[in-house]
Amino acid sequence: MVNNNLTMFFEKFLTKESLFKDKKVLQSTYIPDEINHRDEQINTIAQILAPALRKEKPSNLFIYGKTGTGKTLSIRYTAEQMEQVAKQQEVPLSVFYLNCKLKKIADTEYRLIAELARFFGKAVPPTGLPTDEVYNIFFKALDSEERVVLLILDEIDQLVKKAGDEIIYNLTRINAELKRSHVSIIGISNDLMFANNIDPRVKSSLSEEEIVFPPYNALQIQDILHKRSSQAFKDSIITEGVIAKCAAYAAREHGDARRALELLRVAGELAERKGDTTIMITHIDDAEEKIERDRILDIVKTQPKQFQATLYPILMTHQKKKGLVYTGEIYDVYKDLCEKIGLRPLTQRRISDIVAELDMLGIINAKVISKGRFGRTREIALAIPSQVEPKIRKILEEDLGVAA
DNA sequence: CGAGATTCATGTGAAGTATACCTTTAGGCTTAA
DNA sequence: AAGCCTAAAGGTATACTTCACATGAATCTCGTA
Repeated sequence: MVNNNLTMFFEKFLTKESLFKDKKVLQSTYIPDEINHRDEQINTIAQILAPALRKEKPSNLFIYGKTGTGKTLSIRYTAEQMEQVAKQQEVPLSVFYLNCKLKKIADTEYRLIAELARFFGKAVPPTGLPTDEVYNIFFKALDSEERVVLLILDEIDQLVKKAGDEIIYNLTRINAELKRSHVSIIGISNDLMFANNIDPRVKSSLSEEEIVFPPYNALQIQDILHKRSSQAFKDSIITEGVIAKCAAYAAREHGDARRALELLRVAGELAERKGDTTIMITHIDDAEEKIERDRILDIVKTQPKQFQATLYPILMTHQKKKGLVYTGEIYDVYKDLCEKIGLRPLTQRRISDIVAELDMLGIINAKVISKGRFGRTREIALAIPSQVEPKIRKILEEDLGVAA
């Protein structure tokens, strides 16, 4: 019977007409044929990078701008165009794009270089080799033939924060050792203050050129949304005011276009799932909520056990106390929890670091404060909307095996 | 009453340890001539 | 004799621990007005 129902469901699903014409247009990895409102920046990038096509080394480039201002898009677009030309003209040009935020891929020097080496076709083990050795492998692979390499490091601030700025210094210097190839580094950062916190030498070598991406204004976002939505959705699916609402949401977040597009996509999916034939403003509201919820749930779900075991006490204590929580209390609860579920408890020192990392992930807000006579601690607050809390709690309890 | 000194609870840095994984090397076994 | 496999040796990165010192404002102390 269940089977029968399912078959019916799938059949109906297939006959039902999709709202989307081409969903991938709204996905964040999509690179449109034409980029609006970024002509100036793209031209500048192109001018800076163009020497690569003459087998000369382009200047290192540093790009600033808040999230969703088109940094990644513009650089990828430009790089793609260059690759095409390079292919036609038979210029040896390699573009390597890496997002440093991806944990476990590029959050230490070793892992970054290993990843680079892999890009050039060398197998590098996840651990065990000396870092120097990995550098060598990378060098050799790089210098095995003449070419120009554009190394795009997205969210480079994350990398530096975790692994120090020496990596970049080393990278900027490898040109000196290469005989046949040239490497240009293109760093992208969301953090406008980033440059102030790094070694001046590193800074000067990295940002031979600098470009700042200003946020989109509301009109530009609307324009972008119009263009993309007309490609993504079938005609007359979107009701009046939806685009404006999306743009408004995005503008509230300093003109984050990526967010606006995601909002539109999720709204479409929600509408489709409900069986509605148009996208209405209410769908946008739902989408807003769903995106935030999914983001947090995803982070929580993918955390290592110990991180979850640290988060759980924070959640519980926070609920019970209705307010700010301090490290000491968390650690006590954490130790009890470990005993209950048979997990080897970590030291307070480590927990302190884990709390700091959870803060970086944005699921909690932790601030170091001094309570005078009563010592010094972190003041921890949850950065989770209260509707989501029960779900998080459930996930944690399941993953940790807490008997409720 | 106010300037220092004190104090607490934990932050934070450095160095050490355990674990997991890598490469190299040496020995033992098999295979082919 | 050459080739191949396995186990041990020697080395590294990473996550974590241990040790020791740093922090910074509420509170205390004590000299002074």
